Amino acid sequence: MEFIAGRALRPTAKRLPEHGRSHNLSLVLQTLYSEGTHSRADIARATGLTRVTVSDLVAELIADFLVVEVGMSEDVRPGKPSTLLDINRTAFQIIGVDLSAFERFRGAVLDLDGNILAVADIPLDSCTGAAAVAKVESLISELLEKTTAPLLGIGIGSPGIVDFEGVVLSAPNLGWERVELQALMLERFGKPVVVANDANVATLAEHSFGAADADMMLVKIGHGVGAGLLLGGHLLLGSRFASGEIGHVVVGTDGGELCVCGKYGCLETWLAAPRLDAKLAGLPAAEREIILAEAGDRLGIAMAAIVGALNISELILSGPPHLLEGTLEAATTNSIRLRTMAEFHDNLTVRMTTLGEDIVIRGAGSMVLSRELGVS
Amino acid sequence: MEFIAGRALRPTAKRLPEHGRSHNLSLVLQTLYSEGTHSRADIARATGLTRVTVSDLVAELIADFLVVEVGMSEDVRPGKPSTLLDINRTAFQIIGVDLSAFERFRGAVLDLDGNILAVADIPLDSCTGAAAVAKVESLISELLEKTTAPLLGIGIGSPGIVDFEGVVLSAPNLGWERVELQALMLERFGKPVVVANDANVATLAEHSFGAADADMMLVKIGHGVGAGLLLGGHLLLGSRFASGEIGHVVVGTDGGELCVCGKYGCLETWLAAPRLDAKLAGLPAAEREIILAEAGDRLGIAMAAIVGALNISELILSGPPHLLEGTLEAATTNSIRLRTMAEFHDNLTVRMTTLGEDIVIRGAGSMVLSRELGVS
DNA sequence: TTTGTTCGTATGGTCTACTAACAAACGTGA
DNA sequence: TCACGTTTGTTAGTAGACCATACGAACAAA
Repeated sequence: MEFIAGRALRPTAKRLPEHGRSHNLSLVLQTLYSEGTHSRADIARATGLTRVTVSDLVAELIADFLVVEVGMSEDVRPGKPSTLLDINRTAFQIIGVDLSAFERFRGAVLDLDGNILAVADIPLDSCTGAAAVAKVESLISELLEKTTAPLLGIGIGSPGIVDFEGVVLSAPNLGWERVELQALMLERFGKPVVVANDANVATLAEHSFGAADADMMLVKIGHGVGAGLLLGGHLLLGSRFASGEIGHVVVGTDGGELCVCGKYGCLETWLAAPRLDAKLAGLPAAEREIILAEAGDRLGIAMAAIVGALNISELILSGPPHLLEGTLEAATTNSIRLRTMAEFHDNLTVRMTTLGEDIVIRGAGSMVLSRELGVS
Repeated sequence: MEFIAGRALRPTAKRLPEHGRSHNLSLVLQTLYSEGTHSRADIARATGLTRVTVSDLVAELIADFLVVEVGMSEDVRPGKPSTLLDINRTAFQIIGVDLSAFERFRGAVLDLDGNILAVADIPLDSCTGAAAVAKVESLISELLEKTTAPLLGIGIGSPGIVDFEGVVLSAPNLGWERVELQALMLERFGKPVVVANDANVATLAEHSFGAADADMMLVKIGHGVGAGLLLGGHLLLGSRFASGEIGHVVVGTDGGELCVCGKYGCLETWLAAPRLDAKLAGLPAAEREIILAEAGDRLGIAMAAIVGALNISELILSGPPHLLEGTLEAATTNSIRLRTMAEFHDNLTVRMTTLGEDIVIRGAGSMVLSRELGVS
């Protein structure tokens, strides 16, 4: 996974042959990861490298226990039967952690395909600051005991603003400010750790496991409203790592409710799950529909400008299905259609995530795969 | 210049040592281009490559006439005096062409620093289709005769949707549909040609010559309203190469004028130069201010969502100064501030371009520099 | 003159991926 | 059955890219 952040514009780092080598190693892994078992000759054809080079690369990956020979091809055809290879899918496991819920931190042990092998969670008990960091540590320790293979790394999706080095610059709900979560966990557990914003992590999950487009936006609705942007297959971080912070953008030109931030008509006042649930409580179905349609319309208003500017082709919603599915989703689609140029965006699809509640956990695992093996 | 487009997500191309080499050659050129004369030892320190390697790279660049020795350092210090190098700034010239104006195509011969050495233009005479392509050819031929050094390449900024290979997918004003402008001009002139959307080209110009940020949006206001986006130093093209097409996004929730596209309240109805000029004609100064402030406010409404989602740090306006400078610009700034979260965007600056009318021509030149030499 | 510094280059070595050639293992058809 | 072509994976040798080391040249300062 490559990120787009506000870093140096111009090429600044030298590039050595060994960098090319590690790129090509990832290329071999990616071929096996996404397309299943292949022979060395297959990989050579798929990547454009020669069979000799592929043999050499594969030998290195086998020595690192990342690839295994799984038998001979049984195709009936002339020529020597090929030796089939695959990623050593049981050799390593990954820990994925989701810190985005208010009440409890959740985590899981994942295999290399992103399947959940074991879960754990820990109540937050309103902890903040260092106490909350300790909760993360406990959760990871607990998960570590549930692993049944060497650990490839630990991925963490955190709320708030997270920089490129995994420092949580600001997460008000957890009372975190410049918490070097990635470095702290690396020191504590001695394994690769990668920390990123929860909405960005969810976006990555949808891309890796949900067959999302290369130009996609994911809106995550919970206590707040956040978004992640995948542009040309790259995750956008923003000039201050605050991309996707759309919760406090004012939508429309006709007022709205007062927000905790002091403004009127922020996106969160229309869409945050607790607010929507409160509004809907006790209402008859018909009136509920009206409120949900209005919320979807507002989301569409905010998205229209973004969809137009970025020419994204897919908008994915993540959050409570009882709020988002159906009316709200349809109203959003309609609102965007009415407000943008059809010829550019007729291919725009709006849909719910297919990954449900585990989206952040699985995305966190995907981050580790990307960072450590270069596959997605 | 790297682009972000809706292409393959996963690494798909092998990387050979020679790719690293060409990267490092660009690195050496970039060091000289942006920081002026350096010795080989200076370049080695700046790039992290060894003096031996830099000597080798420089020898290749000198053989290609891209770099020259310009004398000895006269620093008073111990040690052998260094041999100063510079990009051979007079050895090549570039042709930049701007097709975005309605009445005439404009172009210029540029040196490697982007300075305009000679200009030419040709009236469009309402030509469309192949006749308009012929006008482009005439203009380039005329400019070619004005060059006084070998041509590095030809850059063209075209209105409409332009894909990664320089095919103008759609430019209604010129009656172009799937016009392979880049391939046609390459065949005609036998020199490297690069074609891109005018707003994107202007964005590149501002980045190269105007000291713009790595996360920046440029809004180009003329007969229509278009935008270019620079994210993490990369130009965004969009899933269908239609990024920045914000002219027909509806802003606000309170109606607006009827647009040619059939919708009400599109950004163009508020901001397109001809419409604004028409509204302002004959009005006293005070009323003009109100209309310009309203236009700026509307631009701010559309930008707020984008600024929030992308966390961009700079918004640059390009277009008629008598409309944009002052009131409109200030109203835009204010509108965005009122509609976004200050803590994420307090570093947002809104300003006019410093490049004036020649922004597309110079950006087109910058594209050629990026594509051919890897410098910006 | 001596000493230490800095520059640019020559030399040899390592790493990467390539081409060419080959043995092994398999169908096919005479 | 056996020669033949095909495909796989390996070995051997080559070209390119960069590095570490070492060296002469050219200078300032003592």
